[in-house]
Amino acid sequence: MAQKNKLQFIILGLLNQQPLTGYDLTKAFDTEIGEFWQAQHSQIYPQLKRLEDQGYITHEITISGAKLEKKLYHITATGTALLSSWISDGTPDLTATKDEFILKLYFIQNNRDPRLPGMLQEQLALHTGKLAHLKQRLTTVFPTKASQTENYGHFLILQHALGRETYYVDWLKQTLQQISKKR
Amino acid sequence: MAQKNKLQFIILGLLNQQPLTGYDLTKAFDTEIGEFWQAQHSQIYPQLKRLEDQGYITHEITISGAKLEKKLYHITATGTALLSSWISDGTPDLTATKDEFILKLYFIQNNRDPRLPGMLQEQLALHTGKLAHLKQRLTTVFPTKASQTENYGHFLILQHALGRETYYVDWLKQTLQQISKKR
DNA sequence: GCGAGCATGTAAAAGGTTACATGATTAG
DNA sequence: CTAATCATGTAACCTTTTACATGCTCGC
Repeated sequence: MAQKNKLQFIILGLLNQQPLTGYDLTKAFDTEIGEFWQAQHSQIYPQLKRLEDQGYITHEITISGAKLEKKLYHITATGTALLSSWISDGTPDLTATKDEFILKLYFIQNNRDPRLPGMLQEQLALHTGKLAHLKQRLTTVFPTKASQTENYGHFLILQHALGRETYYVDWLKQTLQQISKKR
Repeated sequence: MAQKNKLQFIILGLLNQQPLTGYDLTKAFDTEIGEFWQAQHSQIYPQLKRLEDQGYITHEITISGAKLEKKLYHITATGTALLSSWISDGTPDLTATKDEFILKLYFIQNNRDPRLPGMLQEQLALHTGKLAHLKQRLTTVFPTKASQTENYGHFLILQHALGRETYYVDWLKQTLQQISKKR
């Protein structure tokens, strides 16, 4: 197995909250889940078919407008069981974060390398933007204390992502300061 | 392209520091680079062949003992040029961190879910261990202030990883405290 | 001598991205 | 009417993992 097919569990998890179409699922990877996993529709549609063949989900066809067919997928009892077992199973593997920028940094041996400031600044802009985006999402999706406990998992991962980005931005700023002293 | 073949640049970057064998390169992914990228020897050997065909690296054969042939790879002038252009190019894509645990968390809607404490504790143990490992590496690889500037990129990414793990551990502890209040 | 680690490769399978393809709906 | 978005699917390609396969060296 290349990575134990986590996509199937994500789909089951989303369908466990409410019935969705393949299109809906695809969109979820741009917003909710996008922070921690990515998948394209070309990967989702075949996976839906496989999950249905295995009996973990079913679909009903609804018609939008005159004749546009939508496949609305539902999770089955065996599907929720599979989802549960995945969540309950241990998660002992800490996957390496594949960060291309960090990789490039590794190959810059000299702290007075002229490319360093520009590279750090580019990342600072990117991560500052992402941080702002996350802050806004956290306040719009979870405006009240009560709303945070309603969908606790979602709240937690947003909060986690926010903290992570905060650290990243701080580290970039600190590193920029460090190199400015040394030139 | 599935991901723009970053492996080739990592190999070039490592060979730019010193000539290495495929075996040496493979080991580098367990230690130095392992924090930010992973690759197996089955991916490295074919990549070396491709890089050599394209003229970015060459190899010389050395003999260990009686007849064990080692291929010691060197980077060429066009190789260093390619490496430079990769580093100089912008890095505008922030790849999503694929963290299976965070994913599972997302699907736990209730903050009194009985599985939560155990899951958080398991991760706390894992990340605490990793943090300790990183701390030790930082002090053994870079014991003095002077040594830090010698291989600045390596120092930076170790420091970054350390900070990231510190945040992760703190967040886990904080979350554990949060849920203990609510039960 | 023997086992751990050195050393190099190929093959098969799975996961993931980009491109190709088509058609319907809805808001302006 | 027309462009953006909804909606579903397949094909080709690349990356990555796991498994298969072989042989040497060195310390004990």
